[in-house]
Amino acid sequence: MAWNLSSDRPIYIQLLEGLKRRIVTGEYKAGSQIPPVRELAVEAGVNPNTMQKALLQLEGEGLVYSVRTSGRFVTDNTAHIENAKKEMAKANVNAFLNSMAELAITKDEIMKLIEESEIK
Amino acid sequence: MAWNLSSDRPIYIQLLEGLKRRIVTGEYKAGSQIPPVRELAVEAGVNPNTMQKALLQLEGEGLVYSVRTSGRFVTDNTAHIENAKKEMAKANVNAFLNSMAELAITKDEIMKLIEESEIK
Amino acid sequence: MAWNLSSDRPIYIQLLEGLKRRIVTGEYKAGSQIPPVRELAVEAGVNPNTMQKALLQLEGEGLVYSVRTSGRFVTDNTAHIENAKKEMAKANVNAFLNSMAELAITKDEIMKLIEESEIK
Amino acid sequence: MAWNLSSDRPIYIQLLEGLKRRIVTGEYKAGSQIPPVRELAVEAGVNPNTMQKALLQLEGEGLVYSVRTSGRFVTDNTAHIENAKKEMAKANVNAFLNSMAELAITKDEIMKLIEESEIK
DNA sequence: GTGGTCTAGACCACT
DNA sequence: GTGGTCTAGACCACC
Repeated sequence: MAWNLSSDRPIYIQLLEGLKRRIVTGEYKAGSQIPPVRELAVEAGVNPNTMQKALLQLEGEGLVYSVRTSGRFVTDNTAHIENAKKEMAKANVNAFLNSMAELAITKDEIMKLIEESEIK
Repeated sequence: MAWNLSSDRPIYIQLLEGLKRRIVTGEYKAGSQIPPVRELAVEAGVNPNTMQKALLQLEGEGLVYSVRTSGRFVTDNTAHIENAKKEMAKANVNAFLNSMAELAITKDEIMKLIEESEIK
Repeated sequence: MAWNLSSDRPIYIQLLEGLKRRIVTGEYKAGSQIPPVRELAVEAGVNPNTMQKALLQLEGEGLVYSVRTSGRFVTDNTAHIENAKKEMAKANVNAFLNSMAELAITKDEIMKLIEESEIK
Repeated sequence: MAWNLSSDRPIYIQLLEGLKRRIVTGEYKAGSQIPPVRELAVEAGVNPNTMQKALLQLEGEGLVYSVRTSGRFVTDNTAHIENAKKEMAKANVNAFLNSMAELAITKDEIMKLIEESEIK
């Protein structure tokens, strides 16, 4: 998963989503330390402050916590992580259903299309 | 459906998608005339040349045809329109499934989430 | 109420508290517009970004909301404001009781001292 | 009680307060000898001169006295110590009442909050 | 070297 | 003129 930032939404939001994804998918495991701000910033090609802003928000959502002078860690509350995953999935589903609604496609047709798809 | 153009993908592509959507959803009915380029351009707040480019592409895909001195019309080939709709839907579905795959969510779970959703 | 910033706690926290105080005391009335970021920043003698950070947090606590291009407003949820006031008071009380506990002073003595005080 | 010095008030004032607290709480008992300046300075991580200044002031307030070649002792005038404790408590109370006044909270409400508090 | 904070200055979208 | 975002660069406390 590269960063692939788009210019039409706030970068820090996209960073936030990317970090979240890494957490809910277990790439950053519960309780484990994540890379330092500056490293993440370099990796994403953004200013450290911007990455910091994303991490701050992530902290506000309780998915990570920081220990001064030591580093940042993923919460070990796996239930919370699982919950965040559910939220992200639900948001995805809703966006998808809305876009399908614009095409006036019924749920049944959607189901069929998904069944047919080769992905996954 | 307003235009809501984003700055990070070619504008004419976004216009193209919007026009397509109006056709497949029947907002522009099969066989009927669509508004003149200049009018569409004003509505979308873009340069007429950009809108023209989108319409040309739409013509290339056989969804509209132009009659000299008289204007542009939606194709009356409803099967073709229906097909375009299928294509758009499939593209949507694939993008959606990919994003869910990133979250490591199985098809079964996806199905359940869609069933549960209040949308549609 | 001037700003009177101390250098040993994060400035944006102190700004946050000051703004909160203005809201819970009704200096910034529920539903009313508050001064623009830049003006507040000048008034407090800090960088606009720092004031922005405080306001962002204040927004996170639901005490204000911002309307793009138009300004920031105090929430009209007076119950929420009242609640914030309670929280601040409780924090004050706890800090006070802790400092008194360091002096090994009992609650009864505290009560007497408060009764005797000429303040209020 | 660690030292926990803040950078925005004169350090010697903070040392003075800390020493006072140790005396009025009986950590340094009436009539007993207190540690030598140099030791106290090391403990607090400050320059001996700064600690000396605090002790001189403490001496000025009659809470300690020094005996040449022998060391410094807490006064054995327990009434005086008790009085100092009262002063500190009163200062605390006033600061507290002022901060509550800023929140426009009445004495009655304050009393109730203190009663409710679990501290002490 | 870690996270945290702050400033200065710029640009954007919207109205 | 409003809020919002971003960068660059600096300094701090802590270990």
